Amino acid sequence: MLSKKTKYGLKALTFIARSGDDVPVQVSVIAKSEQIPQKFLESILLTLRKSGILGSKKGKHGGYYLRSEPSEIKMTDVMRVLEGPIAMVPCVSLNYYEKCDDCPDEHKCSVHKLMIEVRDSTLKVFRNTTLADLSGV
Amino acid sequence: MLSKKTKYGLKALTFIARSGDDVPVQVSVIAKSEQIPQKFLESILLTLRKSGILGSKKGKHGGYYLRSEPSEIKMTDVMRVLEGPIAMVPCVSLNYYEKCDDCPDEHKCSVHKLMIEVRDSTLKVFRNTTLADLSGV
DNA sequence: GTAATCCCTACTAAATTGATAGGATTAATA
DNA sequence: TATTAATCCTATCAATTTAGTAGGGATTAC
Repeated sequence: MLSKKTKYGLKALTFIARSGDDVPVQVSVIAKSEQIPQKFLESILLTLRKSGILGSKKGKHGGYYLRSEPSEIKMTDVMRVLEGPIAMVPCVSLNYYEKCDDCPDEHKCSVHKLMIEVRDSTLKVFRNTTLADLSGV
Repeated sequence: MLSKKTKYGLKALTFIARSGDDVPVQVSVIAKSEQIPQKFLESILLTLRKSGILGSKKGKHGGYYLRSEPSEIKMTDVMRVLEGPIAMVPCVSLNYYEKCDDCPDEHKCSVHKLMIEVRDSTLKVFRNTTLADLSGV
């Protein structure tokens, strides 16, 4: 299941992308428009800022803005920040590889083979999708 | 993340498929060979039996067996039983559809569009993979 | 200086996961 | 028929994750 965190994060990014890049967008505006608990959304946007996808401006008339063009923001990056590894098991993760405790030889593991296929097909989608595709911008 | 339940279930099915179809395979044998807690595995195989994928024989010399040929057992079915819906959000689920509370129009929802693509690409993998592919039988 | 805004830490309730415990039921066989 | 070996079933539990909430600190525009 997709976490609420990811869902909210994607909706917020879409909202920001659609707002144009001239002024920062405030958390309160996004929260109200997208029906997201404001404090929760705050923490999500903070994560996106720390990862470099969003920038922020503090104080009055502050808010969040995209650090790149929507067409440059790939879903692979966004999903890894919000949802974590794209692979369903650590032993097939490109960025967070970990060996299974119970698996003596992962090349013989039936789960491993299947999960590599799932990972590759999901990656293909995320690599070919940018925020521009989501937001229609 | 793939749950342990699903991982163990897939390994157990593979084990049974590789054992041939002449005699039922006991939980204890699978548990020992695949390093799975036996009581946990019991409950998993019970689920697979109730869903119709496995059959069982009680009493001495009892155990579990496949109800169909490995090549007839599709990953779509297995994954739905073990892991639940294949879609990452209920609003794009084919078998367990549910509308989002927060989404006024899901055709305009950016998350919706992305998750449909992910669902379709994952489905494609599961539809084209059978237990025969996993087990090499 | 005041109001608006992001920033940060800590806490919490509910749900899910990954088991474990204990026994009831069923079937083979000595 | 008694024993043994298996599945079947229900209940419980600890740890983790999720989805928030609370409260205030820091910064900036006006």
